[in-house]
Amino acid sequence: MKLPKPTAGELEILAVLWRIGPATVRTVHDHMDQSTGYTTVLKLMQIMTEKGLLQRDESERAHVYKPRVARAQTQGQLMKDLLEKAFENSAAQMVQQALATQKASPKELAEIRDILNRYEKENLK
Amino acid sequence: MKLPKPTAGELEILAVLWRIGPATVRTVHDHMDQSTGYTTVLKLMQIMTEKGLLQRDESERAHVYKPRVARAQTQGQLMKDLLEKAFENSAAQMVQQALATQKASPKELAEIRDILNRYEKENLK
DNA sequence: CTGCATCTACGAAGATTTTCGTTGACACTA
DNA sequence: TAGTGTCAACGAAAATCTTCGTAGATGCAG
Repeated sequence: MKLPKPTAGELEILAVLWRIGPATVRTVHDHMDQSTGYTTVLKLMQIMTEKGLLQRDESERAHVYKPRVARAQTQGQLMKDLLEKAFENSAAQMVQQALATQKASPKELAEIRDILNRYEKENLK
Repeated sequence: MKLPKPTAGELEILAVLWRIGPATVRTVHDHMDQSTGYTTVLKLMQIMTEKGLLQRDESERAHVYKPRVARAQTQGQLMKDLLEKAFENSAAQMVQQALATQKASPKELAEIRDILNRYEKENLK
């Protein structure tokens, strides 16, 4: 059984939950752009629960939600999608765009090199 | 003036045009998943023209469309979006996911290292 | 106990995206 | 010229996503 790709609004909520951990609708709403109404967030989170994206603990009056999908898994899903649809599956092209888009610090560059090295070792062993 | 972010369907069409160059609706349709009807593609391309994503040459009976947005520019736009919404702007994290998602060949790894080097040189000069 | 605040539930409206049936224009062929 | 096939245009339906008003339940302060 495969989980659906989160929509833009849903992703925003997931991002909050990944960052701050399990939380009530109120808390999530407080951590979001205040242009989104409370009931809108509530409704979205209810729908996400139906879809299986979130899990709800109803033992308290204010229900506590948490993601049912690991962050990395969702990232992978979105990456795969974008890679296919816009980059013809070229990881190199994508990295180039990523760097052009988001300035990387020397520290981050080193980190990326590290990732490359580890990846290479992993795949040639 | 800023162009809108292409939707999933629109991106599919853009991908074809980027790949094969200017083309008629018929040709684009032939290059796509045949589950999408001809008139659907036509309508989408008309809408995209209104939005400014495509440019139309009507001098022939079968209109010829071409992208009005460079591929790299759109890639950048989508990357930025994803980087923000799902990766907290961490390029390193994104590269990691990209590699985990799309197996890279040694050749591609070398290419990525190259990109890193060039980027570093560019940003420290 | 009453009033106020906070929460979920529900449903519907609005917006956007995707789909496609139908029509009329045009071009080629027999 | 009549018939056949291809095309753009249009409009509307269907599907999906987003927004929010309202109602009812619960808890708390006075």
